[in-house]
Amino acid sequence: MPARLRWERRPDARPNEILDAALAVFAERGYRNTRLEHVGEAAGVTKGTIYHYFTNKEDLLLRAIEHRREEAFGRIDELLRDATAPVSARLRLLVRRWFASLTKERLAVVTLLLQGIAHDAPDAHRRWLAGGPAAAARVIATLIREGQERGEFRPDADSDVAARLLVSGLLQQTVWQQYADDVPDLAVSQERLVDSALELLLHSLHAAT
Amino acid sequence: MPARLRWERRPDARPNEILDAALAVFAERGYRNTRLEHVGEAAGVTKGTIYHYFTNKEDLLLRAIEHRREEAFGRIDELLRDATAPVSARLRLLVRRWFASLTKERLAVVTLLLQGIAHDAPDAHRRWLAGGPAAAARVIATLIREGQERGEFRPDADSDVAARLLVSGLLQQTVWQQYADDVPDLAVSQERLVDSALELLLHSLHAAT
Amino acid sequence: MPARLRWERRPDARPNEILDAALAVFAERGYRNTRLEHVGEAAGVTKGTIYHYFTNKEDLLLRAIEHRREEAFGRIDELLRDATAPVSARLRLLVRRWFASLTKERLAVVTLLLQGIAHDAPDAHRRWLAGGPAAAARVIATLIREGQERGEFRPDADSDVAARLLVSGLLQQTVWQQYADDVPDLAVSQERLVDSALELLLHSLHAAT
Amino acid sequence: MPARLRWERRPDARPNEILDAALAVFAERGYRNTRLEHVGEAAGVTKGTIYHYFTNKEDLLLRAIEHRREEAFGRIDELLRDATAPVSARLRLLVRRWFASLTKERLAVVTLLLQGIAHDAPDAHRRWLAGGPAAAARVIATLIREGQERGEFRPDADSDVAARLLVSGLLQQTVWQQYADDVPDLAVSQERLVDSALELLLHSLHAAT
DNA sequence: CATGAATGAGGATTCATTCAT
DNA sequence: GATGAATGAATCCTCATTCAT
Repeated sequence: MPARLRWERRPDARPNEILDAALAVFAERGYRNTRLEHVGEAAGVTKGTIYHYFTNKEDLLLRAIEHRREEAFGRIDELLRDATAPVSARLRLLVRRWFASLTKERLAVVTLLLQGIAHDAPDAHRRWLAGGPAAAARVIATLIREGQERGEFRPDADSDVAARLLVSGLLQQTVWQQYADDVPDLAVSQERLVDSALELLLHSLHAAT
Repeated sequence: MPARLRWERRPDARPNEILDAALAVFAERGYRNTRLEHVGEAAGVTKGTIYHYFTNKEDLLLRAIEHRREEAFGRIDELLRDATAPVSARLRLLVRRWFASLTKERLAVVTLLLQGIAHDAPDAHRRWLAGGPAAAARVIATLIREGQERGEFRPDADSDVAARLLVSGLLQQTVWQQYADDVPDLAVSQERLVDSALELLLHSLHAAT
Repeated sequence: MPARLRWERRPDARPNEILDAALAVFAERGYRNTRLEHVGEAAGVTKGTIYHYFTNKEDLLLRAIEHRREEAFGRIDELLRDATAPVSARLRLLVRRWFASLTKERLAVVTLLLQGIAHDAPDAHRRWLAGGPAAAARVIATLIREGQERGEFRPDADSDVAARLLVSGLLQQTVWQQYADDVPDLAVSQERLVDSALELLLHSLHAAT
Repeated sequence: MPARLRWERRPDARPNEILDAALAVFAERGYRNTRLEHVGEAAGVTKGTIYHYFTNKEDLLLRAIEHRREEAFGRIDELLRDATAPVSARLRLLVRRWFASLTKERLAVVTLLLQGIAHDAPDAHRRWLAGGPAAAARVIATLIREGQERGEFRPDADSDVAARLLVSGLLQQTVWQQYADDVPDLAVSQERLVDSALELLLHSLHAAT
């Protein structure tokens, strides 16, 4: 039996633990206001250890975002494939699942983080844009177009703009709910937000009879 | 022609020049990445002069935002009053004017700035939220309700969510257009964006015949 | 009749007003913590005006000290001359007058100021030392020696040390009374301080019978 | 012989080295005129290292004073206890040991430093007052009262004032000796100062026969 | 591997001093 | 003379990064 080791967890687990901690702390305090020390604390390691696994602070951010991408948008694609139901139903399912996939607080603070790094880590910001909201909007636009082809939706609706408005509107409103206590007339329950948004979208797309 | 002076004494003009420069530079580089020296350069004064007129960096930010608020949202209210036309027409007018009131680049970078200061200048951020997007959404929601009362719009539509989605969706898409070159499938012309968004909104609100 | 003048006091009065204000403010806040602006405010002029009359901040300090020297030690010499009474009586009179010549608060803060400028304005500090405490001690030592020559005091007492101890002890205790509220066991009434100090001194000098 | 290292890692020794260096440099140049860089140089580290161990400049000052308190006043109390000899002898011993416990230059510059921080670090100043001179005076006053109770000293002498005058007089004269070269009639040898002061004190307390 | 001591470039802020008006 | 706008050197403090242990 070997003597008690100084650290116990398998080294392989470390990077992921650090990434989880990093995303949480970055989201909580903002990228610039987070010291590597804070991340270390949250991950149960020290500053120095982070540099074993990551090149520098920006690399840590980049990889933390990458690591958690699926949390927000990861399983969207698969939702699309298995569907033969009416597009409106699949759309509903898609958006609901997406927003149910993580707590709204987490979605909010992470989105806030990613909005905020446009100047500090432009690469990460753009990558998030491309892989996150833009991808989500693309998926939804495709769905809408499918609905249009099937005659379920009116063909003259601007599917791209509709999809983007939905995605960015929902995302942004989720973010702003963080400030519902301080800013008057901001509060809406997440459920109402998603349901009403879907209802409005489907109405706006509905084929005139 | 007199020899170039070391500096000119222009007490009245300075503060506004500094505020203009500050907003431009903050928007360009982000709040944290802007040194007061940069603002000074852009305004044609030195660092020290800024402290002559403003308490500190955050005060400068706050006042710069205040100074330019109307650029983005200032004249929204007045558009509301003079109208007796159909609500749909007034809505169109309102949104188009609002988005035409400043170049989309300017709207985009300033919005980006304001989204980014949530952690660095929470007060300014909340004030912007309250006086900007939230106020805009409130105005639009009120208009929609008026349309509902008149029977122009269907009464069961969620006016609050509709208004917010429109505001945050349009704002966010304008911001993201900055990255249209780097992120595939992001580009939409500003005109198409506004027109399609309005069309979709009105469609979703339209009273079923 | 000329139009109302912008400023009314005779220009000749200005420098002295500034000097008075400067000493008060310097004493109140300390030399380094005083901005020229503070002095200006107290004197009813602006920063710039001070530079009309004084070369720079240190010059202002120097001249303010010079200006008020007599407040603390100025009339000591004359007290010495007119005396034919016993030395002990003249000593008492001298010390009492000296300490009565200004409020103890003023003496305290000015002394504190002067102790504090040793590193910031060494010249002023030394000049104060020479013209203030050292001069006072010299006068007292001379008096004591006169008493010794007359047989009023024991001849083997160290007149120089006695005089200095009295001067610096009284001065320092006056300064420290400022902190009587915060530091336990520090408070002594100024009267008791002077009386007891004199009593002790005379006792220590008294010729053994 | 190994090549010179960029830096050495000596976590245990550093803090005390920094404290020693800090007190020396502060005393030498005054608190305000000392940059942390100066302290760093003197301690053989860089600015940043100081912030590794101390919160800020004032904290460094506070702890440097605390660190060296005993150098000036630390062992006074113990001197008091072990004595059964005549009070006059113990008083002599006490004062001599106290003043012999550090070089007069060091006592002088440190005292000068502490007098000078009244406005810049009021807390440190008061703490020094309370733990230093006031404590010393209290001890001496207690001794004097003991002598009075034993009949060794005359009972009507003001023990508090006597003790304070001695302490502040000696301290101040030691400080002023720094300027003996520049200010005429100031120089007294430290030995003569202490001896004469004690002689005068004992004389002033002596019970009349 | 892990630690945290040590580094030093960077940035906000202060304020004595200058000088256009 | 008087003003106060403008300057810019000075200084405290932060924190990403390095590297001896």
